[in-house]
Amino acid sequence: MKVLFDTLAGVTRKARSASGSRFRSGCPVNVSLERFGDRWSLLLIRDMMVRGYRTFKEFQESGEGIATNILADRLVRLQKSGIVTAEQDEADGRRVHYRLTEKGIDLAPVMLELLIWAARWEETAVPCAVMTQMETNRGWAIEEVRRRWRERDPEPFLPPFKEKNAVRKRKAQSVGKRG
Amino acid sequence: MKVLFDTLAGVTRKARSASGSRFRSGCPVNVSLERFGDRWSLLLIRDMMVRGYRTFKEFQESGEGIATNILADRLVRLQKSGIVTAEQDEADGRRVHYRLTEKGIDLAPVMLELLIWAARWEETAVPCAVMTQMETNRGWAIEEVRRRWRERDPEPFLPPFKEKNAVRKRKAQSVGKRG
DNA sequence: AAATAAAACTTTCATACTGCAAGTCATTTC
DNA sequence: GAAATGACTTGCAGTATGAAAGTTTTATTT
Repeated sequence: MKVLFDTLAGVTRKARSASGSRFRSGCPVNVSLERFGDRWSLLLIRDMMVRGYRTFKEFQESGEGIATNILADRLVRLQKSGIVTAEQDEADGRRVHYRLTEKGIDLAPVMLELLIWAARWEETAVPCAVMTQMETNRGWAIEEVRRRWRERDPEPFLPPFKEKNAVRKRKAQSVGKRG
Repeated sequence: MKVLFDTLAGVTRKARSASGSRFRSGCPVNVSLERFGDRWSLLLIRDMMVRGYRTFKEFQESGEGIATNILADRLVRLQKSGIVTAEQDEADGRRVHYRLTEKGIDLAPVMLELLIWAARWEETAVPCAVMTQMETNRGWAIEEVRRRWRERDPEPFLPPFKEKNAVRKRKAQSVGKRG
């Protein structure tokens, strides 16, 4: 089995309007990019997926400094894409809880591979120990993330990586439980 | 082992200038996004990774319709990030061959998970058979892509998915080169 | 050798998107 | 009832994008 192929050439711009599709092309990579191919969407997904963030405020203060208008816009888009849901807090009517849908939590493998790639090739703030853990145990990591989501366990899976070269930083506390 | 944690709060904007880093934060997801978190970069990587495209022209006609100025800009950025290299064709001095570096080909797992996710949750042009193949055999898919890269085998691994629901579409003609 | 063509960019310019600051509005707390 | 909080909107300046046309360098054709 050499190539899963069927020679095609594509004037996709034309196909786009012809097919009535809102997408530039039906390539899955392209569709994904049209969903969250910008500088912010995946960060929000990360916040929800591994940090346990839920509210507008938390996203806003999440570290990279997203503007509130952009944040609001992205949250709407992600909802329209079915990746995120929003529901009002019962206790405090001001609060809105944003949460990943199953479609959203299913991005965990993508997120993990992204994490592994960047940790390997870029100067990131991820400690080596964490990476070894992740890389040798992908299945476990994903299942942990899934479990937290399923059980609505708000406990973060990973901390906000604050600075570069965290490896050299000395941590007062170990890699155990509870921050 | 519940959380790989160490409570940090982050005013990353500050950390950004303080550390002199060009990144908004050292989080690997963020770093990845700063590398190719736009609507085009990953498509180029896809073209090189699974379609065997090499030249400016090929990218340009790749389907989604990138503008030439944007294309040129992204190629430069990807080179600066060490994800892509450029070299002149020996036979034809006009041609420039763009190729993934090892850092670039290492994005194969990310690409694969993206493919799987989109095929599962979005209406894409990927035939079911292909997806089954990929999903049940991730390792094989990645190794195939790697092999082609290593051996400079120009044969595409996947075709350009032209339209949605390609499974049902019937193709009138196969297309060689030369529009 | 001159003319034509091809490939890879650049430039121009109108439009769209982003980012910052400030403001609105519905709760909630004091 | 006043101040505070959380979740957005609005206004506007600056940046990025897209379409089309132009430039440069290197083949190819005549």
